[in-house]
Amino acid sequence: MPTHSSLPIYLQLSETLARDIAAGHLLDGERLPPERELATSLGTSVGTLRKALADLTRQGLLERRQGSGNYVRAQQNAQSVYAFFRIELLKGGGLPTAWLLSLDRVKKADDMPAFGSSDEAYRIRRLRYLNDVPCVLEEIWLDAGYANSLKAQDLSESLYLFYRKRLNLAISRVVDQIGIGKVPDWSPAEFAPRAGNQTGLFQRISFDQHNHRAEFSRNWFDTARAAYISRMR
Amino acid sequence: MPTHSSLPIYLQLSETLARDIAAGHLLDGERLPPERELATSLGTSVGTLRKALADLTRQGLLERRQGSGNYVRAQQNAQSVYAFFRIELLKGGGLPTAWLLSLDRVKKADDMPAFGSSDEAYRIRRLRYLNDVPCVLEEIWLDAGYANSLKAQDLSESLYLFYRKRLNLAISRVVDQIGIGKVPDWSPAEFAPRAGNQTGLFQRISFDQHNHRAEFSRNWFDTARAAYISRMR
DNA sequence: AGGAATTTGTGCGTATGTATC
DNA sequence: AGATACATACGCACAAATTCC
Repeated sequence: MPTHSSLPIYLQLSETLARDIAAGHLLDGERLPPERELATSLGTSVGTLRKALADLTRQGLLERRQGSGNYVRAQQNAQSVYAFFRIELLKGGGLPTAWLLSLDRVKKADDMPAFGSSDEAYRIRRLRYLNDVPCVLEEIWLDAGYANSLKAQDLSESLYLFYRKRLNLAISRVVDQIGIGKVPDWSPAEFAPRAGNQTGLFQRISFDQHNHRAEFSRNWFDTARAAYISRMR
Repeated sequence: MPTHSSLPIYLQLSETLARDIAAGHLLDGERLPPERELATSLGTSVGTLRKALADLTRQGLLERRQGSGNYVRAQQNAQSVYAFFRIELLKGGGLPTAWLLSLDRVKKADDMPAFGSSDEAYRIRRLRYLNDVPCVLEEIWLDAGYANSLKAQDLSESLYLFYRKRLNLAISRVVDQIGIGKVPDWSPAEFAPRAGNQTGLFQRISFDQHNHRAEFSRNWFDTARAAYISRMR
């Protein structure tokens, strides 16, 4: 149900569906409902939906067969920008939002993988929510050579769309870490580990190791490190 | 003016435009007429034309700027399937057709570049026409691993479309030879060099070396060797 | 500077063709 | 052979970006 976003509807649709595929809500080989049906249920027209489906086909996430149907083609190497969206409520459908914690232009650290040509980068730290539940601390590094002056307001929309439309960049490498780790020192105080958690480790309600999916509830969160972004599309 | 072909109109349009770009009839940086205007002159609707233009954009042959126009982006490395279409009447607009001379499944020769996995290949030999003027002898090798049984009737349409739609192949390598050479021994007798041409070399009316364009007239033709086709798209 | 004109982008609806089941 | 579902094609309205006066 795309509503009051500034993004084109067909891109909202393809993003949503791509996220559902990456998150495992739509399984490999699964057949989507007929286009007219799906369009109606999504509150859009067939033509707009078809444009979204064409985008997914281009990304290799969908296979369309005339006279048969639209079939999900989940990628083996889930090195997509949606790797993070695997962090979803297990029941699915969580509305992903994010709160920008900080945006700084800093020197790259020594222990980073090589990316881009500049020795500086923008460090984006966000606290991500699913259905208003804080669940992920996110750190993204964007090579400074590709963005002259990055403002907080530039990141108001989907980061993915920001990359693609404004900077013409694609994700070069995604390191998706889900697991037990130390709380970063930049974690907001109100989400620090609760008293009684003397180890300082993260905790979560459930974690499906095979599908790399985790479920969280308020005050329980995990960490994920995001992409190092530098490559031209 | 696409008419009674079995190919979708939008593909006919994109093929025609791509050919015009490759042939140099549309120069790099040139701006096309407005979409509505162009659609009317081509006898089609705006939506259909837009689909063709989107296809050209995907191929990197066109740049579309909202509020401005559509601009030709001629490729530097003309390694496209349309390299052959450089062989055009200089005045442009020649309608390309072809006559199938032979279609055989044979062993690959030793002096061929490596392509595909099979040791056999289909050898397609065609005599190509521009405006009913025979101008090019063409030899195309298609790796046998990608076509179980190839029939002459399969090649009735555009070869390019046949590759793309039926075999899901893309051209891996195009060797475009335009110049003076020996008449192949499989040249049809009626197009053999004329008496008085004691060297056995080809001749032509004019040849623009810089643009790799040649003009021919009846009974004068040149040779070109076509692609070795093996790579999956 | 600013507003009008131009041009492409997006979205919707419909009709018809074609492949699949 | 019929039903289903995607593919193609057309047309219109409005939005957004650019260009030009």
